[in-house]
Amino acid sequence: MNLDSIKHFFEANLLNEIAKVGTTRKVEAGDILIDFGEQIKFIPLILEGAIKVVREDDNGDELLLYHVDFGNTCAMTLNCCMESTQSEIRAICEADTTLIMIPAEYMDPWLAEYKTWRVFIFENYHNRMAELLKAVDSLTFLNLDERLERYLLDKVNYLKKNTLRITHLEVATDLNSSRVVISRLLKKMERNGKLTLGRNTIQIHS
Amino acid sequence: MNLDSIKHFFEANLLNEIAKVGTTRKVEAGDILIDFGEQIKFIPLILEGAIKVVREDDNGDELLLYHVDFGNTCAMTLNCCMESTQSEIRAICEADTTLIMIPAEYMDPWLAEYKTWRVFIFENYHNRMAELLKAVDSLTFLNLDERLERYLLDKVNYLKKNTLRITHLEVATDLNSSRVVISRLLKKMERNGKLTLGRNTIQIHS
DNA sequence: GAGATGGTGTAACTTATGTTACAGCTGTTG
DNA sequence: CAACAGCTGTAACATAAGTTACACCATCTC
Repeated sequence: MNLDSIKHFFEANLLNEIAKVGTTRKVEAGDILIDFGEQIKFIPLILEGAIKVVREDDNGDELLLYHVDFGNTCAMTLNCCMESTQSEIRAICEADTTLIMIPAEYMDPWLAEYKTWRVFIFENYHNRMAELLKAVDSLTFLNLDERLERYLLDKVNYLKKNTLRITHLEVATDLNSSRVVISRLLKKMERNGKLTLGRNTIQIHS
Repeated sequence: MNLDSIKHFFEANLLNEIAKVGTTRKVEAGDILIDFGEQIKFIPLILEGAIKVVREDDNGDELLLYHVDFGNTCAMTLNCCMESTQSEIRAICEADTTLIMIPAEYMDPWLAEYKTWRVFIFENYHNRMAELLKAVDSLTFLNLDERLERYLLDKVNYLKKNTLRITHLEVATDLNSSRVVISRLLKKMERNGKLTLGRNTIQIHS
């Protein structure tokens, strides 16, 4: 297991423990890492790649909540680890991803023992909370065209590509809207010179 | 300081510490406990009363996020304590409220030392996260009439009164809507026998 | 009791978003 | 190559929610 990329996050003793009890796991783009109602037995620590976290209602309507990437974990999951409750979210890989899986039972003792673990866990909670707050803000204060624009810029940012391979339907699903509406708005943005549309691709001008 | 009401939450040693370093504070209904951008130096632990947590955008538009009541603290605030960042929310008392204020510097050492403190902190994070998720769900998947209904039932629940002293404008503000729209929907609910409207009051039938 | 202030009811209109329907295009599969 | 499935564009219409405007009360103040 190669922990070089995260070695500045944790104190040496803790890194040793992680190496000892953690297992590496590789997941492909599109795979579902965690699904609704699942019992979570491992803390997933992302070494490489990106994961999107979505919420679903009873009708199967979806909404993208936020993304998790390098050096982070999913705080939603942490709750489950501490309290053995079930997952409220679905986590889907957006790119090929490498994770370290740490058995949930280490969560609590490490909190007592390692300051860097406490900092790590709380920073993650903070980040996830901030993302959720951002989601609430968008839903409350922005119109769909603004949400769409942010969504695209976000995606460019964490995938580090200007040209996104994505269909209008996928965008609509992430924003809990409908394909026709998204096509309409995208077309308007294209006319305004913000992007170029192609089949299965959206190229953002920045 | 009377800690009887929370004595089953924490181990004896921790209760002693809380009694030693905490201070009691009473706040009246309507007072602002924490405001945007404030630096937070105390962990507020609610003994009695209820607090509502709201979010605001640049235009001054508001949205109610959730309520915090007995035995809980505001996890948003906890982040600030650990990382000395600024408050992203405003906390307003909804009823006369009694709090214990614990200086922020105890946050981390107590995590290392007291299992019950860890459980308390994580349970609070979990609850706040769940509330935020509920807020996202409402905003995404519900129409305004459904959100309004939930809002009223919620209020009945934690104020423990069927007759709410509140104006349509206040409701509209909490839901980030407009007075006219709320009046319209309330009237419809009255016609459907769900509630009775009066000047400054809404009586929910349950 | 005359004004002023704030709360409520309602009508008429606007706008953002969702829905339905359909046409044309691209790439795949038999 | 014919048939098909999936993606995109567009028009026409439906609906939820926001906006403006105004009337009518109740309460408070001078």
